[in-house]
Amino acid sequence: MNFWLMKSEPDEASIDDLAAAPRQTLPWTGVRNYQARNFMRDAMQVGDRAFFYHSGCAEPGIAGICEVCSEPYPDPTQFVAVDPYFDPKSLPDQPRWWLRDVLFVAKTRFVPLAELRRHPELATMPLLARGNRLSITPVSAAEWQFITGTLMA
DNA sequence: GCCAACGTTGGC
DNA sequence: GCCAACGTTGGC
Repeated sequence: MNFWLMKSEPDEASIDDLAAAPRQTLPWTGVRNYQARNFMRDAMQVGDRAFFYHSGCAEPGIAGICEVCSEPYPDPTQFVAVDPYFDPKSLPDQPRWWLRDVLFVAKTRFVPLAELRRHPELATMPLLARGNRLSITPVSAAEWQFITGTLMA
């Protein structure tokens, strides 16, 4: 079992949108970075838990918890010509971009990015690394325990 | 809106 | 394979 942090712009998909979705699941569309894709396609396992992180908004931070609930499959938006995530170089029989569905687990106390930065226990999180832009990053068991057990308690 | 940091593209 | 130019991310 691994832990992850997944960024989403709340304007596109927030933790409340996930909670309100049919069966409380959403496909994690729109990842167009190979490293993030590899995490999602190859390293994730069904049952893994992830922090649902709000980015690109007035107050970025962790808003809740979700669970990986599907095997990887091709991101359908890459083939839709009018979709903002359309990728003309991706071929239907050789898809570039893969995703998984995530299931709502909980809306937690909101933990702002600025608060995460204050704790030495979290200093090595990839999320906090200088210049980090990856939308999906691994979280260690110790970091997961600290955030859920101490910061969210 | 600004800008630093980064990934990707494409000419050579 | 190099690297400059460009586009994007994302915090502030």
